[in-house]
Amino acid sequence: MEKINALKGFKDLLPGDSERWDWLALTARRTFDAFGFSPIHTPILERTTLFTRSIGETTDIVEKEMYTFEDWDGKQVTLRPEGTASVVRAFLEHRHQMPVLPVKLYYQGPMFRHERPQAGRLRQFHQVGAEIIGDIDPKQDIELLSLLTYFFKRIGLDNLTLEINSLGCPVCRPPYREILQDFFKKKLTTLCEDCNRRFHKNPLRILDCKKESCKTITTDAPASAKHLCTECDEHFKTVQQGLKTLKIPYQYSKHLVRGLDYYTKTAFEMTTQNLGAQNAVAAGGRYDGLVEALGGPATPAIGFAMGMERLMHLIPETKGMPSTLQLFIVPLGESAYQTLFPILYSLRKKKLRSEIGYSDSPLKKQMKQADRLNAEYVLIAGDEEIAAKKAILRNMKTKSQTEIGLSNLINEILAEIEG
RNA sequence: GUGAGUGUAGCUCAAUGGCAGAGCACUGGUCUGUGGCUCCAGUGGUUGAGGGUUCGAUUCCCUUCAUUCACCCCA
Repeated sequence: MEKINALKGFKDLLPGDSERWDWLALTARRTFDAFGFSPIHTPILERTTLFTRSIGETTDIVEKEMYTFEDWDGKQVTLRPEGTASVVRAFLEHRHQMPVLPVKLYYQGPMFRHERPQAGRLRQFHQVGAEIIGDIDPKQDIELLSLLTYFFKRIGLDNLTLEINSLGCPVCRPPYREILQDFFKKKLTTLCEDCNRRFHKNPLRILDCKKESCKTITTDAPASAKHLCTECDEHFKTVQQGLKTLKIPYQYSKHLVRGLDYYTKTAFEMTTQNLGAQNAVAAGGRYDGLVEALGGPATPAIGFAMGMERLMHLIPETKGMPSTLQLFIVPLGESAYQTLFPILYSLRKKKLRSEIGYSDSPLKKQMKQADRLNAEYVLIAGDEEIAAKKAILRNMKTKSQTEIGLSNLINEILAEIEG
């Protein structure tokens, strides 16, 4: 029979990594909780139009990366490629059951994009994200950025760079876009092929081209933050002032842009040097127009998402270490097993991580298994011990052994191991 | 979608146009009811798959699949 493997870009998370993964998710939960965010879980499958309308018809995600198919009843459905659209949809659908504005929500779960896998990029990947819906005040931007910064500090990553920029709004972005196009118009012949394509589709994207030849040209390109309307300009200044007050280090990145169409005003990224080409660990920004675009009342909002797999590459191996086996029970013979198995059950109910060997295996073999499982203690009993109503408790590290009477075995073991 | 690299034992990797190897892991012995360490022995491969050149291909050529990295894009 032919072996069946996981699909390209879909990964199993095995013991060892799973514990770190859970630790990361739990730490996120606790941190977001402290900042006043509530959890939300939305479906993985949504109507396709939710994403075409929110992310943007002409983005790569919508054009060629979504897992879209026709449901049995003929509906066009899509595996979510990101989380914000679903959260906003759920907000609108249940807004009368939501607490007063602003609503602060966080989520975590799998996202799907059909891309060619590479370092830090999978087809099924996982994001943790947070959204603040219903307040245009820059105080919310500051709060969200403080949450982001603190979370990274809490998981032991303090060498990341917070880059911020302002992309403007429907008032000031179109004129800026024209200024930018004017700037690049004379330089089209020296820009790369991709940038020539970007010139028409999304000229802002030229600003973060990776080619050196383009980079030298873009150095002098006009910055969006220098062409903001009064409202956006004040907003951006207040955000920066707030970060300074909280002593949150950041870098103004005049050419930082966002890939999804719905972003406005504040845009930001957390980047690292240790992840290969995919250097963004978290990213987000304001999306004041999205709620309205999805059929709701005009409602400003801001949010971000972090890539779990990318975080996993960065956090120390020691975080969330798998718990060690505290006790391995060695029964020598069937009658010993019959006596010891109920004891194992009792110990497990007392939350002692414990295991039992095969009663028909020789002592040597069972000891070897205990050693391989990294057991801290081993409890040994054969016919002799059972007849004498006792068992041997061995400390695998110190090699010291004590005899324990069966009558009070459970308490004595717990005292020895946990005491 | 585009480009480059890599596919040999469970894992990490050698080698050669002429019998396919090592280390680790595994099994057993050394050590009959006491693990790790030592020493000894053993199991394990259609060299990713298919085709071509050749007396002979794991090696050279073509195709294909898988995988990695990069571009694109993005968390």
